Amino acid sequence: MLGAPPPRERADAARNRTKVLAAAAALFQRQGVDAVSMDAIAAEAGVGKGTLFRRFGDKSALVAALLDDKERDLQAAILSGPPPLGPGAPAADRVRAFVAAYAGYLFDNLDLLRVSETARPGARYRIGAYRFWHLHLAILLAEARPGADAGYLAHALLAPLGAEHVTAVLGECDAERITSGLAALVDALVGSRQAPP
Amino acid sequence: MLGAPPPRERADAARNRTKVLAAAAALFQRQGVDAVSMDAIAAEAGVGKGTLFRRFGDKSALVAALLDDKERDLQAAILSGPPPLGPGAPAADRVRAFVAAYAGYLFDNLDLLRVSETARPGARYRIGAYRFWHLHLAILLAEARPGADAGYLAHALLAPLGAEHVTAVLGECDAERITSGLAALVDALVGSRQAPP
DNA sequence: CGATGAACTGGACTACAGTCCGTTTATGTG
DNA sequence: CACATAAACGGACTGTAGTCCAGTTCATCG
Repeated sequence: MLGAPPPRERADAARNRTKVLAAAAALFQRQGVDAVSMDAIAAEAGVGKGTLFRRFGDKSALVAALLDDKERDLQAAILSGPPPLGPGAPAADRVRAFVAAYAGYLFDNLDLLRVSETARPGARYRIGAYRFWHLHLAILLAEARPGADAGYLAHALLAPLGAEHVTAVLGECDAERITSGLAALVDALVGSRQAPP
Repeated sequence: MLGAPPPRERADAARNRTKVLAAAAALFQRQGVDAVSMDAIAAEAGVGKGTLFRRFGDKSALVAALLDDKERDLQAAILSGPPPLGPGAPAADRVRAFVAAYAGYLFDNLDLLRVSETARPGARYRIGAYRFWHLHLAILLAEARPGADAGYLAHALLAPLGAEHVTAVLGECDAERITSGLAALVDALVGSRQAPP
């Protein structure tokens, strides 16, 4: 007995969702994420503003929807890809691999991520993806550093992976320097790389 | 020969600045920082909106002005107070002391800091205070961890001290847990506390 | 096929941040 | 004190996020 008999999405709703996402992607590419207003997206998609907001709630959710695919790829690689990102490697190595992979994802989608994380206060911490990254890191850190407060440390390690933070630091350090700085931070937390026994 | 003969602030300007800060402080206390609009502050202070913005630029700067005194106190304690927060203690101890002191300041002024850091994108990283904290940490980390990228690590250590981050994590960890988690992070970076030689 | 109602639609509306510019006023000078 | 002028003033104006709701459309069921 399934609690929720899947309430199918209406055909017109699905059509509009597609139109909106396509319009948003086009406008973002053409004018940059910040320069595009929700009115402009609605106009480009040929739908009313009410439709836009009913479906996506706010700009941060609309942008998150655009990132959905890439995010899923990373999550899939973590859950069932090859080690060390996927299961099978020692926890410390998996933390290192996750931070490096996430940093890559971040640099590739910096503007979209920044908007989705900051369009409204606290947005970053409420979307499902943050919870996923946090849970993943917390489990690994609990294994790599027994006795430490893995739950908090996972939050602390995600803090310098925020798009807003990275955007600001990019004004001063290039991507490579950030990546190796993050690696150094991880090493300090889970111990430097060492040969397996 | 001083380059800038100090252009004194006009008397009406000074009066209005005081009125605005007082009105803002009163409204913030009465209704919470988020619920107060710039229009409301202007009305309460009895000045026009143009005056408000000419003087403070935006909401984030207005809030920063309210924090100015407390911020100066902390900066003074760092520059010339007693060790370990002030000069004289080993660098690692000073990092620990700074993070603990800053966390206290953060918890005491969380709402104001959150608004001043997020009212507009990148605000946190542009205000003078951030540069001060960063420079201070970078110098200490360079001493405590020679060879590491102190400039980047200082940014990374400031990331979990962001008001937005702490606000979100407070939904899950209490202040004490955050403080000790931060201490653990610092210990991982600069080494656990050890007896002086 | 026609009725029914839940879900969806679009655009007018509100509230707020931030800009602009014609008017007023403080201050220094003769 | 009268004047000149740079600075400050204030409120009307603009652009945008997000809300609301009267009307419409889709899917289902007799």
